[in-house]
Amino acid sequence: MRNPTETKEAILHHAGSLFNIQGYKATSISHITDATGFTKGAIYRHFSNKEKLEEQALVYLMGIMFEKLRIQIKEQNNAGEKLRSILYFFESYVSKSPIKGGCPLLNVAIEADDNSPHLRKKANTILAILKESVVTIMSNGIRFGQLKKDIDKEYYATILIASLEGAIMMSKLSKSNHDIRTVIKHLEGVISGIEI
Amino acid sequence: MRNPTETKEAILHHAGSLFNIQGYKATSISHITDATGFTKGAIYRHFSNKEKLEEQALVYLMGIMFEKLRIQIKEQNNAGEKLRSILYFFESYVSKSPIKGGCPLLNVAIEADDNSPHLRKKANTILAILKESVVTIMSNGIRFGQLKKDIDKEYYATILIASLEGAIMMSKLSKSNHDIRTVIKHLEGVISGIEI
DNA sequence: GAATTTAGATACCGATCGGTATCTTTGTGC
DNA sequence: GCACAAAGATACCGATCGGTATCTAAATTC
Repeated sequence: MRNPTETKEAILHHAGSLFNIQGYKATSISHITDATGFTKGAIYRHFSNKEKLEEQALVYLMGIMFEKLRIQIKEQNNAGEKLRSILYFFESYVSKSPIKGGCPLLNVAIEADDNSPHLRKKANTILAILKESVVTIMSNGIRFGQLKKDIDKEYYATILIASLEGAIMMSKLSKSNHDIRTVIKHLEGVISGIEI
Repeated sequence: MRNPTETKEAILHHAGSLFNIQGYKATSISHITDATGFTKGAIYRHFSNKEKLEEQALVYLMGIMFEKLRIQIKEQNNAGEKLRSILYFFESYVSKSPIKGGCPLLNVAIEADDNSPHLRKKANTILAILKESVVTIMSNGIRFGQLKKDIDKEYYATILIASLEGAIMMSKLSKSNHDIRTVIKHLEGVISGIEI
């Protein structure tokens, strides 16, 4: 019955979900005890304070996100399709998201940019990993003759991520996938423009 | 010495700034009394509760934003330049912003999308106004023969806003204008593509 | 299977939350 | 200049915040 590993996992799962939906500061320890059924004693045994729980929950959320994204990318077998699968992955954040509350990177970035340096630092790392993933797909695409070889990879990675994150904000606000569909249409054109 | 109009203005000014930097839920009434020098009694005389203060502070912030944006747009005398001035206005959010804490629309949208329906509704209106402003510039541009006449205005407005908002998130996170400069470069190309 | 360690529950701490009732002070109308 | 109304200060309310000390119960060790 008693399994500390599963307890910690359950706490991270529920805390991560609440943080992503309500925000980090707006989610109290009591919210997490209500969601998990565990008490404060259990939570503070596994996490030294709320800050540490926030950090680990963010890492947990991004672990799920990157895992799902990695699988979708791997299913495609050329750089253009791999890049397009990223667009559709971000579209899923609006309607049928693997994690409720939208993109955890966008959420934490907005909340942590001016305060919470501990979360801001982690968010920066996550953004760097996401950028690097896109750049790697392009590098491989160039190597295999699927993408034009003189493209500015970092430039296109930035355009892709910025447009998609902004579109998530708009679509979550209007509770409609109309805006993100529009942005995806645009980005499909951008990707086609660098394909051979 | 005692001027209720100025008092209300001062409360909205400081509250708006704090909401935009720290977030709405994360900013307490005590934070606002500290910032303004007024007491709770003064605040609750002018605003019936915190929710109403949040709403009016958001409207106040967006009033400032739209006013500054309107002036910058008006300085230009053709549609292409007017659209480009929007890009540079958003760039200013990162470094020398008129309002500390970044774009109030982006901030409130992320915080309010899943909770705070009262703020979400107002944010939706603000987004609609912003979109409409861009569409109007394009309509006039077409009318005066400055932009191609068969363009999808709503499409380009969405691309512009989404890319810029996402870029603000990225640039505020890294505390560098590198990403938003990249996105602006891209959007300058998009605008050139619809000019005659 | 008794002793020991460890996971989790309980009960509490001072600080702060949003909000209000009441009092004092300031400006205004006559 | 006096009465009155409005602006703002003070002092308080119950609820909740993050955090901790302590206790019980379950698993592990020998």
